[in-house]
Amino acid sequence: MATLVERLRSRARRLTGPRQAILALLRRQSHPLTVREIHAALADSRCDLATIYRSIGMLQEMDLVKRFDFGDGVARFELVGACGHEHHHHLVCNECGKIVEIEECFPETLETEIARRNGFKGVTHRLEFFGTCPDCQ
Amino acid sequence: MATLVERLRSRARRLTGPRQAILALLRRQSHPLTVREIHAALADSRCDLATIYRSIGMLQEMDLVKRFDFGDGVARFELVGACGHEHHHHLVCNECGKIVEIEECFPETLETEIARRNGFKGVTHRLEFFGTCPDCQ
DNA sequence: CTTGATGCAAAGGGTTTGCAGCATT
DNA sequence: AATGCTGCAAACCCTTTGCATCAAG
Repeated sequence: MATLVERLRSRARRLTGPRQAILALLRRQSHPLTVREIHAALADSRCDLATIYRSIGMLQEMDLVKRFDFGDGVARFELVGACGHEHHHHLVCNECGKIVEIEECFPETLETEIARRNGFKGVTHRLEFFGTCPDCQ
Repeated sequence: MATLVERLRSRARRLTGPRQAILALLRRQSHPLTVREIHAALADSRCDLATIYRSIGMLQEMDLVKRFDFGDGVARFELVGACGHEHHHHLVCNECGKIVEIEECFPETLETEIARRNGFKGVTHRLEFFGTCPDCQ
């Protein structure tokens, strides 16, 4: 949290009420949240949707928050680097939307090879799994 | 094409001008197209956007077309099973949007293990790579 | 002729932006 | 006091839907 304030200050950004609320919420969340979910969870904070979009955007630029897309047209966001939340992927239930965190990752040597063969630099990947969860089978 | 007509007929669907045009366009495309790109390419066919959305939706239900999401909020579509286009992934340039088809896939044994460990059935994955292409470096 | 498909326009849902007032620094 | 931030409302973009008309079968 201390380094966070510094990071904000170094960019001439202010640590405001809404931003603290959003960060505090994301910190205690283990799954990615949509902007609407954040808004609902912050109902008592009376925080505007636009403010959440702007804050999330700023946090993304600062690499404090990562965006995930599950193909339903709604962006989801997770805090980066909190409680062991490094690079990871998800397993999503097609029926109920349940989300499970997955540690397995695409083989690094294979990714390096793909980048090399095509002459691309700084290659990363988005990877999500979909299926039917035990409760929905 | 013959089997396609049968597939359509079996569902009491009609093979209309717009549908033929969309399929013909997708057949000669090696990269996924957005609805807007399809619309632009079919400018002379005077095909409405709504019609393209409806046709694409139907083709998806029939598993003739597959949808891809590159995280920019726009859906992209590719014909399935045409010209060797089986299950595959993409490498997308973050700068210019160039798309390269990738054959490498997530290891099946690992996916099976993920499904088993979490009790999920019918697990599939979405996987796309992002980086900077040679021209944009 | 019957029923599905199209075009047009309007509505929907997520996200972005302009602007005046407000609050952090 | 200065400037970044907020709320509100309007605008945007992609996508979906209602409805009267048209055309494939």
